[in-house]
Amino acid sequence: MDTKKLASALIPDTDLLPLEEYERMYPPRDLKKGAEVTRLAPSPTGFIHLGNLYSALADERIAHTTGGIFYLRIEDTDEKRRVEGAVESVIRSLKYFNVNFDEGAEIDSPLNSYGPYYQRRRAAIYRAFAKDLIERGLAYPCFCTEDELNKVREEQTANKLITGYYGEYAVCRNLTEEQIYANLAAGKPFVIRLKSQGSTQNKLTFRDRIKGEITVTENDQDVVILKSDGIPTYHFAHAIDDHFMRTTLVIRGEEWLSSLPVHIELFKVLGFPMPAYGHTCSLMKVDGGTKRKLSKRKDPELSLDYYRRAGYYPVAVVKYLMTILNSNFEEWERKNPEADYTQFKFTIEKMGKSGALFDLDKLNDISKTELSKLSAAQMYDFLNGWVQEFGTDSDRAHFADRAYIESILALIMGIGGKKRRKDIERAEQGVRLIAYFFDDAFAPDRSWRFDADTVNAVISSFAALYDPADDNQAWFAKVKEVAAQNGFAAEMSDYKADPSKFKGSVADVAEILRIAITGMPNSPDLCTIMGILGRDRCLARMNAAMLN
RNA sequence: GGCCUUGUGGUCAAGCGGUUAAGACGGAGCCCUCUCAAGGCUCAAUCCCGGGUUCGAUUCCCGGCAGGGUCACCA
Repeated sequence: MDTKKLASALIPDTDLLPLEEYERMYPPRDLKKGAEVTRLAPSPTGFIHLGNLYSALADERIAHTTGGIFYLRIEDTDEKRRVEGAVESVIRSLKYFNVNFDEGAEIDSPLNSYGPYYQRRRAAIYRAFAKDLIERGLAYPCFCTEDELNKVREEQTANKLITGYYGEYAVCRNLTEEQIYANLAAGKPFVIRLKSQGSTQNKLTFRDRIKGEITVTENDQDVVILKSDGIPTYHFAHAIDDHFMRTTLVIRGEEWLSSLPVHIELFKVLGFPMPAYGHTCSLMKVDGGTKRKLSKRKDPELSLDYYRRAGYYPVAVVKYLMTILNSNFEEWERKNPEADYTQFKFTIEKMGKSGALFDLDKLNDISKTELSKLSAAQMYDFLNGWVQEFGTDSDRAHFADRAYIESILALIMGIGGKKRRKDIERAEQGVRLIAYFFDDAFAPDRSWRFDADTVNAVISSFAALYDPADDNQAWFAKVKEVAAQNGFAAEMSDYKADPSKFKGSVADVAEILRIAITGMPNSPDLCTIMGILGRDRCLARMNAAMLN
């Protein structure tokens, strides 16, 4: 068969360059030894989730700790999946979590000399190489229809055979020249398939940077490399792009492991050296007693938007991910509490091999801790950012008074004390937490543990003594005085010695006052809260509490 | 089902031939204390099972079992 003629018939494009030309256009990158070039290559659905962030973080850290490049390539070979504005959305979402690209699609960078970074715009490169493969007899046209393919697959399944287009099932592999040209003349649509040279009898061991040594079975499937619309499949585009964009390390989900044999063969027939690979394990969750991969349809917590909306501190999400990415990260952080996470020596070899369960408790803990390190001003900015985007009108009105909010924050966070408090876990919860500082949001839940007479007596005794000018000590002395006046123990030790002699202790008196002022039995230092609220509101709340 | 892959406390996990089998989150308790939070201390809790190899296996080998992934003109 005249494959050269066939190639021209199949791919008559006139804009294809000689193959060596592409090598010249995209020369090896001039980077220092050990520098890794990594990439994130999403399809433009606009939905990037925790799993994407997880691997993007690994890509970004590795590139930037080795002095390499992290770029963004858009895999838009499937027209059906395209969503408007998706690329900007990917960039924006990742930027929120401090993951930034050095080059690539929609990235304004002088480094952008390996583009275009949209696969659809790279059609000529793929087609040039597909044409070459056809000329070399390593690829051929296939006219099988979807129905025919499905029928074969059903047969194979019924006979417990391996499904797919291979060996005797690769019927178009043996088409005669006449048949091919007849089909072409009839205008039948066709795809280009790789004429696989492999055999499943052959096994080889492959070294994955994360998984270690894995055994792979040689590919024998005549996979589609060019779809009927002339656009490549993922496999073909991957081999060509990662070669010409000079990727040194491909980090991708472990769901790709099973198509690794195809990629190995593709790199081989194309004559490209293979990049290193690291297949990451996926984030799991427990569902109905068993583990399963986090799913974008079932699990809202997979969406990055979920974390923004709930007001998680972005650095906390990143650090949580770092703890599962490199399990020695936590230890390092404890030793270097002041250091930025980017100073951590991230290594791909430390990455876990098995799927980690997503642990919300852990995230919450990290988030609380991160947030507790902020200054009142920083906390205001963070909370306010959330309020402006997701808060209610009332929240926005409250946050208009920066000084007032910051004074509350200083108390809630324990700023100035020996140890910071960790009350604020995320913005949404933090904003709700301080609601009682605003009269319009004050919704007391007055569950008294004493009868009305006692409550009223305690409150009125305190109201009579209350002086806003008192410092903490003077204030507490008065609480003790109120306790003594009303049959409560002023000293805890007295109460503990013989509880039967008292109605309760100072702690109970403080609780009554606390409920009156904050509407809750628990809060940070009451004296300070009263100071922030001011005399008038304190008196009003005490009065209101007595009414019922 | 075939192929690939994983298996240390509830979770994330160190350890990889001899250890009292780290640590963190979560849980329980104690202390501190006007409550809560924070903090300090303490406790409970683990090597999937069965065979080997070995003086000795959580660590090595084999076989089970269980989990996960994948079998498209989607990526």
